[in-house]
Amino acid sequence: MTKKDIIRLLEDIATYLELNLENGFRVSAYRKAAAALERDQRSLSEIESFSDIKGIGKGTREVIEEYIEAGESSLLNELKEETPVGLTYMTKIPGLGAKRVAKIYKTTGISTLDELENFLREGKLQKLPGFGKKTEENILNGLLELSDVKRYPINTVIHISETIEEFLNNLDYIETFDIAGSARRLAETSGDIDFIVKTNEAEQFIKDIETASFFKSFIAKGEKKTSIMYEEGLTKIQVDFRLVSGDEYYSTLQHFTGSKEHNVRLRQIAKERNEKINEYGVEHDGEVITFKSEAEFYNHFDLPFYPPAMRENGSEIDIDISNIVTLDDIKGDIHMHTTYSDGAYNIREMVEACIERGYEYIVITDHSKNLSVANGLSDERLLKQIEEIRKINDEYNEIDVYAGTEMDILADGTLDYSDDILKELDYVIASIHSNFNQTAEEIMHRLKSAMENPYVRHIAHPTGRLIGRREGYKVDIEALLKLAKETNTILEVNANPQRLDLSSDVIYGKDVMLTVNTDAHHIDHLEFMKYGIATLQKGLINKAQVLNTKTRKEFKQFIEDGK
DNA sequence: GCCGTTTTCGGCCCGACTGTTTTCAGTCG
Repeated sequence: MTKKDIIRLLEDIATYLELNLENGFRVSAYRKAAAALERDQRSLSEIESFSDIKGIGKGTREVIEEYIEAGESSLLNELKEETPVGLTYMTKIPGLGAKRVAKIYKTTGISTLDELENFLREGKLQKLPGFGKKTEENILNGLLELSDVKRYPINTVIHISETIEEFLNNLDYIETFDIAGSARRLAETSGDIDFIVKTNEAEQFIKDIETASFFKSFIAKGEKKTSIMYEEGLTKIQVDFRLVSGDEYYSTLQHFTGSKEHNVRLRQIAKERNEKINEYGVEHDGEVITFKSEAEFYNHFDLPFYPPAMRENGSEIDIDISNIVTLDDIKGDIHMHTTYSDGAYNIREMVEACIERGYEYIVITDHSKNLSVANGLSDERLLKQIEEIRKINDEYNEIDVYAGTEMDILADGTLDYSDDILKELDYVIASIHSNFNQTAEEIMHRLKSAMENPYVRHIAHPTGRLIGRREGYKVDIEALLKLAKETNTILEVNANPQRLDLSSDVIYGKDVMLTVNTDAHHIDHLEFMKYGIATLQKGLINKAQVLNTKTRKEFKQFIEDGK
């Protein structure tokens, strides 16, 4: 039994209650309770009384306690008896919510997606009161597209938004625009993309967007909101454009950047002050206040500016964020590759690119000999590289260049270099690049033996996942975090947008030492640092927990002190 | 179902778009 199981239980109860047309506030009470549990940073065993959590009262506490003790919930069981499970799938269809599903079920008895599809194809839905031809058509289309609906990983979303930005830049009647929504918050995946567009020419914009190469179809065509389907190759995603013309711009941007939970929390705060927040501004005594920046908006409520990545479940508003790490705090990148292994630039080129970024130190960490596909370094080549790094380091006053490695942890847990070689290095990273299919025990054995090595300072991309493409190997996260503390080994948040590993979910609120690195194989990849920072910010990680916020002097000391 | 101290009852975040209505319900974000 985990916290996730309880969160799922509460959400399931909410869904079934909704289908039973229960009081909407009772429904949202269960949803709020689930969200409150999610926000709480404690593990299940650390929570003494569930009703101490704001949003969980006596009723929900009893439901949770019964579930933990009995392994099942009588409330959920009763609800499931009354309501076919197929109805919960129906609510996933775009355009079909709980109320319409309940209505269809009550009047026709239809309870599966197959039955619904036949009913729609036979044109019978439009004959029910409250439904029409158009609604029937939309629901059928939604049903057929249900399997198509997917979320795209952040690196795909970045590409799509750049394509759209290029198009918008060419429309001279657009005063300014910004990306909003989950893409602006640098979420791991996005289901749609939002833009805020400032212009007086909404009509013209609707005409022009239809001519874009990526335009597939209109989903909505309003003067304030126009939604289209974007299509390029196999990529198909909804893009919403919010059109504004006046001073409401930053309120609209803030509003549609979300997250929903972040905004709900803000509106609660506003309400306490007898104010009302909407996408046009803040209403105070019937007067609408607008802002010249998002910072000014937050300032109005005596709140700090929240970087978009941090605007998540709302708990960020109730904590002091002044110590949360930001991009400016990062003083160096300590995981990057050169032409010695599979990088595209040589040591000197990487050094100069990092100087340009204002870094005070870097570590060169090419692959080890086992990774032959990446031209991993033999003992001799590694020793030669160390020598070259020492020379280059002597040439540059503005930056410290350290000699490191990203060493493979082999399938049996042994390491790819002997301690005799490792002691020549300033910094050793260890990581898994092979035998991903091992059991959790085998994977943990490998990680443990690496972490216990006196030279291994950090574990790179600890789970090996690729967002939307590969699950990663079977890491016992709790055990990993515990081992990290016991062995004084640092865990990486790999900033490559295909990885983001560890993820923000894993590190959320955890008191553990981390390092954020780009794993750059190309000078352009150094730019990935912002995605890693976004991940740390979502995890509410303080700068003191992040190794590469250390100053040049502190980092030097850290190297000299050893493990 | 949860919350609170000017309230233990009466609130609970806000608005756009669509389609089916003839003033609004449902859905979505």
